[in-house]
Formats: sequence, C-alpha cells, structure tokens
Amino acid sequence: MLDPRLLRNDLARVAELLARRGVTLDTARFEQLEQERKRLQVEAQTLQTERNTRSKSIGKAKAAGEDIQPLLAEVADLGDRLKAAEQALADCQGEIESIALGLPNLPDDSVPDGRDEADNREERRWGEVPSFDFTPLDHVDLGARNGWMDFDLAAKVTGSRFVTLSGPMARLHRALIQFMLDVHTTEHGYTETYVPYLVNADSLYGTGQLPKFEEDLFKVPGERDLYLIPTAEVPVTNLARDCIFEADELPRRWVAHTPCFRSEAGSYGKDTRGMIRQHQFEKVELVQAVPEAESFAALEALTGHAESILQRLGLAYRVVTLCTGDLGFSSRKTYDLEVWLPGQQAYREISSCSNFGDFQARRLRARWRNPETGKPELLHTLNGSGLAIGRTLVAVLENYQLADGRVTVPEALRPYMGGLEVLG
RNA sequence: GGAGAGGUGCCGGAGUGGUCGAACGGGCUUGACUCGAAAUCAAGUGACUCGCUUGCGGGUCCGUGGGUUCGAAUCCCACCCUCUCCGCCA
Repeated sequence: MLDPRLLRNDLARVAELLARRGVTLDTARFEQLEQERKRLQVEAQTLQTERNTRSKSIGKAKAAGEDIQPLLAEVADLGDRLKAAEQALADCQGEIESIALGLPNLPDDSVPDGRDEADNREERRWGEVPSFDFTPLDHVDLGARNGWMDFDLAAKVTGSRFVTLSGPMARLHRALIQFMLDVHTTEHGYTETYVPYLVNADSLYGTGQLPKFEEDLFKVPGERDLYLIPTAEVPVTNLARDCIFEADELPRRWVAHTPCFRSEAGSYGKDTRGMIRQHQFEKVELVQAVPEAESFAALEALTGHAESILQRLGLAYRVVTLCTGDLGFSSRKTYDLEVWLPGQQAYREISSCSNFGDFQARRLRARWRNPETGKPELLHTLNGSGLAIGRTLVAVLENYQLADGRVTVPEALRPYMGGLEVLG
C-alpha cells in the first residue's frame, strides 16, 4: 500500500508516477473522498470527545450521590448521532482504502518506461551461449528418455500443467534444491526456514496478492478459507508481520524451499509444452527485510546471490530491468534473470528479484526501531527466486545435453548426485 | 472429534461497569551516588492516528468482529488462536 500521507499531500505526483505504469488514478474523485473523510473524522471525533467528557461527569456525579437523571437526558441523542457519524466515517474510509489497496507500488526513478517485456532494459549478460554440432532437443524430448519426465502420467493423476519425474531426474531435481539451499545458507548469510504451504487471507493481503489477484491462487475452502502459496514470498515475508525489530536484528535474510501453486488463469495456450509453466513447481526463495537506507544495496546483493547459482551451474543468462509496464504489482524495481534455453533458442525468466520498498511493510506493519529516533519505522522488503527449480532443471538438461541424448551433470551438482557425471 | 482452561503493554501478572492506557514486579533509558562497576535511590518508558502545528489539543486500540449501556478490559453473542486431558493419526 502506498503512503496515505503521500496520497493526501502529493496526489498529482502519485498520479503521474502511476501513469508511467499505465494506471489511471481518478484524482478528483480521490480528493473529494479525502475532504469528505477529513470532515467526517473531525465530526466523529468531536462527538467522541463530548461523549467521553459527559460520561465521565456522569460517573463523578453518581459517585458523589447526585441525581444523574438530568445529565442522562442531556446525552439522550448523543449515542445515535455518534453512531451515525462513525458509520459515515467508516464508509468513507472503506471507500478510500479499497482504492488505495488497488493501487500498485510507484516505480523507482531508475525503472525504464515501457508497455511490456519488449521494453525491458538489458543490464548485462554472463556466460557463453553453448553451440552444438547437432540439433539440440528441448527438455521435453530429453526427459522422455527412459520415462524420466512424464506429462501424460501427471495428466492422468491430476490434469494438465503437472509433471512426474522419475529416477535420476527426480534426484537431479532434488539435488538442485539442496545445492541452492546450501549455497545461500553457508555463503550468503540466509537463515534456512521452513514454512506452511497454506496461508490465510491476511498473509496474502500483506504481500499484495489479495485483494486484486485472487484468480491466480488455488483456494482451499473450509471453515476458514486457506490458500495454497503461489510463492514462498507469502509465508516468509509474513514472518515479519506485526513485528518491530531492533536494529541489531537486521538485516533479516531468509531462504526457504517450498512448492508453489499457481492457477495460471489467463495463460491458456502460453507455454503449454513442458515444465516452463506448471500449476505446481518448486522454488528456493530469498527474502530480506532491511532498513530503508540499505534497501537498494540489498536488491543488488540479492540479485547477485541468485546470479551466483547460475554461475556455479555454468548457465548463460542475462539480467534485465523490468520496465514500468512489466513491473509486478507490489514492486518498485525488479531485475529478472533470464537463462538461455537451447531448446527455445531464447532467454527465459528463471528468477525475479524485487525491491518492494515499504509497500508490503505498510500492509504487514513490519517495522524496526530506528535507534536515532527511537521510533518504529517501516522496513523495506525484498525477495527473489534463488532459483526456480523446475526451470533450472530445464536449463541444465537443455544446456548440458549430449548428441546421444544423455546429459552431463554440472560439476557443482555432482556431490548431490552421488558423484554421478552423466545422466543416462 | 469430546472435556476443560486461557488470550491484557517488551516480559510476568493484577484488574468483573465509571477519573483504567491500565496496579504491582521485572526489563529498558536517563539522572544521582561511585575512581569505575554492582547494589541502592529518583524520574521516565506502548502502538496507531487526526486537527491546528517549533508546540499543543484530540481520537482509537486490553485476541477479532458485533451487541447492551450515558459510560465496557470488565456484561452478552459469534468467531479466531493458545494450552491441558481423552480419542484418532504421520
């Protein structure tokens, strides 16, 4: 959520920045609601003051043994007027809040303007795009070998956009998870964290998936509705909800491996082949909570942590800054890491590293106590995939394939594969 | 699933209708004492928010949401969560 004070005091600038994202804010309507809010709030609070003072004097009079009937008569209609005023204020504030909850974060100045991913800005490339003296297969064909990867089986068990892995392929999948967790915990200073895969609505409001993006989620109906997590970002970032951290407890760096569940509504016909876009996939997620001053340095560091995984696996990739039109709802700046996939002859997203500023923290009431002021201040939250496991598996298969369909195991993963050098 | 207990400030823990944002203890901060420290003494110590604004004055918050009342931490209703015992279970 945006800073309500900014919305009040500099609405024109907010509207201007939102326009960069292609979002139109009805400033006239908003200003009108704000004025209304102000008027109603003063009115309601005046009535509350009156009620408080009068009730107190009734209490005193009664204690003194005086007749309170005349006093009671004086306040006869106060309750009704107060109730009406409070209701009007609540309605008005509700309306303002529903607008505010629907507004995305403001893009940082360094974010390029643009409409869609075609306008993203490439920052750098790493690694050599492999060349083959044969026509490389994609991961679906490679995985079909020996029944290691089977989409039909998964379709029978569940439906489309699921996969089953078998034998060494399943082990390679697991090896990637272990490898990534080990690197981030031992070398990058993250604390390994295990979290629930079902979350309540409050958590999803906190990180911004609700109220706007419910259709992307799998909902589990029950006495109290729960949702399957679309990313570990939700449970992990919510660890900081309603917290006030001391300065020496920061920065917080969490890493968690979780499955992720996405309904992929609206992506019909997109990436229907293979493991690129599934309803269920694994991810190792990096999450940080830091003071504002460290926010942007933390984004660079976090992106570097994710990059280091690709580098150790020897996978060519590029880093792009998402343009305003491609930026996620809660993010003010995002770097995507795109890995080279020989099967598609293209760079494809494998990690998304975002700085949310205080946008999530405000919804979460995630704060820290600034020793300089002694006051609680909103934290800045960040997260990034480090990395998406399914897509990394795809990248390893396609980039390390041999002419006969076998696959070399990247050296970094061999300790996790019992020393195995070649799959197949 | 059955039975019971409970959710109060950073922590422990009082408070069962009126000056309670909340006793008391601990913690923490500051000051005094001390060469220094400990002990002791004194003062201070919640969050959020509104209006005018060096400052001042309000409001809200005692699990959450409703209700009763002039007035609710205290009474009523619903829900959530935690703990104990029994059952079931990986």
